[in-house]
Amino acid sequence: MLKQERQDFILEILDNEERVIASDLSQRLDVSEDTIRRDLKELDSLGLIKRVHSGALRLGPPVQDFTKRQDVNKDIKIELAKKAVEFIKDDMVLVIDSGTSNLAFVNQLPLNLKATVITNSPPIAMALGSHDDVEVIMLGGTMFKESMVNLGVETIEALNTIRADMYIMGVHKIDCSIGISVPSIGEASVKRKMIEVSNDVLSMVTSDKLNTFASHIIAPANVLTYMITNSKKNDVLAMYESQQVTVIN
Amino acid sequence: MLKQERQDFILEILDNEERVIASDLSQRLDVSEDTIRRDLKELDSLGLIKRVHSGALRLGPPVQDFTKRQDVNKDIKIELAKKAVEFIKDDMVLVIDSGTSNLAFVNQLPLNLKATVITNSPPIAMALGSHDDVEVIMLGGTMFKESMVNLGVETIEALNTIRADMYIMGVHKIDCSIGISVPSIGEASVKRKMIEVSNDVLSMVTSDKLNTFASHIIAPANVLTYMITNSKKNDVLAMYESQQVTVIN
DNA sequence: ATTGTAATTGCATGTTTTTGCATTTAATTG
DNA sequence: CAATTAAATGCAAAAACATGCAATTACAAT
Repeated sequence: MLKQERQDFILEILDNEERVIASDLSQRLDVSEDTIRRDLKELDSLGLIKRVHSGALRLGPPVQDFTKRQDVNKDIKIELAKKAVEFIKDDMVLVIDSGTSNLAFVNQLPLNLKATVITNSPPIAMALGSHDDVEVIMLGGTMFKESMVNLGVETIEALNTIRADMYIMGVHKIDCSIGISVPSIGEASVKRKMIEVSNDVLSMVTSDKLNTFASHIIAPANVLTYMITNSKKNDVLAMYESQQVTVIN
Repeated sequence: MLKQERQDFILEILDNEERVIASDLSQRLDVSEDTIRRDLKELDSLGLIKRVHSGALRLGPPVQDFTKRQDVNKDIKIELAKKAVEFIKDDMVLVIDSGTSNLAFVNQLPLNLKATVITNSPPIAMALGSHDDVEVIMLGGTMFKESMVNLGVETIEALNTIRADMYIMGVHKIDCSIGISVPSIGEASVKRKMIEVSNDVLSMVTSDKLNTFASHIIAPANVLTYMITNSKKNDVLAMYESQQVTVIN
């Protein structure tokens, strides 16, 4: 593994996990702790992470609370969310799962929207607390704390009795030929079911998620009806269009 | 837990609770009191908190989060919660429903607690996000926004397959002779079911809730195993004791 | 191909940080 | 004032760190 690769990987882990411990990284990346220390030192001096004794923290305000957790691409996500909201009409039935993009989307929904929202994400449900005319149906399950989402057989079973107009899918990794993927099987099977019970699928995809993949493939990219992205690379976007995905830019 | 994380956590607690006791923090964060003292000393010298004998105080007003409404009796509820936490042991299975007292309770649980929590309240589930050894099982249902809780037949059905050691019941209205009551039938039936599936029932009851009632009666007061209250009225409390309720004061 | 240079990595060494415990000192409470 | 509780101090063990060095690799120029 190349040094640059390794450091990118550290940044990616940090993006997901809020903190890293040097000795853990040493094991996960199979290099000595000295090398990890050097990496962390370097990334810190580049201003990309905050180095602390025994590990490193993600930059930005340390916040446990998921409802006010804002990540790096906050502004971009709000812009994408505004475009996504235009697809939502009164009386629609929406399935919405977890993710900061989806949270931004929900926060952009007009307060007078009349709709039904089915979600397995507690933060999404709570964010809809002030939308008086949105009925929120929460799917139960075992809470997966990394992404604050309910998963498991109960969740999938509950979806059996659901039919939705649109699924707002949180996407972490997407590659035009590989498809949409996540790092855990639990998330994968629930998302697959959500696709199944929905007429259309809409995802907000920041450009850093394009051309990436993880271990568990949910479905090919063409399950997306709409992909809203800030990427301007026409060659990439054309590939999605050729798979009947409507790309909004 | 990294030192920096711990100190961030202390600041966050202080943001919620106005004051902290060193010995409490030691238990909640699972480190020695010496370490807590060193942390407080450090945070104080950074001008982030005001160190006082036995603990520390918040400087200035809390960072307002408009999404969560502030609570009238917050300090009292924190005190009751601290007493309630003493009843919780490792490996217990807890059912916890909604309410600000219950939220305070969950926030007081030590970070190293090993337990299973079953809840129909999204805020409760989210508050347990930093307890690595607490498995959270979320009950689905239709979200009742006034109290941010999932209700309905799905919720009750899911409880059918549950058996718990203790139910931490949010109580809004209680009267010694009338019983425990709520203003909606949906809440009443779910709470009734939660009582049914639990060996013991514990409630934190601020004095303003005593001798009040609402339209839908859940159960007589004697379903409570433990009632933790700040009320000092001995005549009232004696009436509960005579119904085999253990009153903690 | 070969040589020289720089980058990268792991290891050995000594140093620093962090933490918990024991002891002493100080503050608080009744 | 006595008893309890909290704080300060010093100490020791473990973990993390910095440093220098050697081995390896990558790469460029010859």
